[in-house]
Amino acid sequence: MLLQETTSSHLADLFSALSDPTRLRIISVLLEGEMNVGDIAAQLEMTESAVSHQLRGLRYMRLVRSRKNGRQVFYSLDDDHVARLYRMGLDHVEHG
Amino acid sequence: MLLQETTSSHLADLFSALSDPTRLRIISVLLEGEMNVGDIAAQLEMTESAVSHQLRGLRYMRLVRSRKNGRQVFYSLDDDHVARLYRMGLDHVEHG
DNA sequence: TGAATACTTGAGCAACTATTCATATATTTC
DNA sequence: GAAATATATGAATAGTTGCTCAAGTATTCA
Repeated sequence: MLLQETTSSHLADLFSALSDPTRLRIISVLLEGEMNVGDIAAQLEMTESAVSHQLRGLRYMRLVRSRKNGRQVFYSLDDDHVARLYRMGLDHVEHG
Repeated sequence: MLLQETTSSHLADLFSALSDPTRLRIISVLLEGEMNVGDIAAQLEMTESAVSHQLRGLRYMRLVRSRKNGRQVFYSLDDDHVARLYRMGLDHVEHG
């Protein structure tokens, strides 16, 4: 059945959150457990700023959750639907 | 495990294909069966040109297949992974 | 208190995207 | 062959996105 405009827009927002290599790589490391911004940036070999900007978007979309401990901020996945979408997509890309 | 750059890029391409309201609405009508460009455009209340441009992208990504009959071109979904991703995403958006 | 650390944020910019509009191609009908 | 129909395509444009760089906020430590 034809998707309504508002629904299609929300769905597009969800997939948009997964439509960037950097965000997907962030998700891939958070699948192993929570990690702080500096370590994520180090793993990705990117600046903390770039990573922080992307985490902001993921946080806004409620795909990740943050926990502050001292001056570090630990991020973790806040949505198992996303992990399932990620894995299904990856499966398609790898053996598709 | 950290996603490699090329893999993350391919995965991002897949999700990018689903990251636009118009493309999602096209997919939503093609889930019911094949349809020609003019009818898709009419259902979406969009110009045929805009729809054709989006179909081009979906075709390029091999998410839809086209079949020409006379001067009409019928499109259908060419990937059940995509239908599954679509449904999983929609489920998240509707009762997430 | 002052310096160092961890992260966030805003502005700016280059690259990308989705639509419109005009035009082109292919097919049918007259 | 000419006109009409169905779709595709290229250029132009407005809007969006992801990064960098510089500056800002917290927090810890000396």
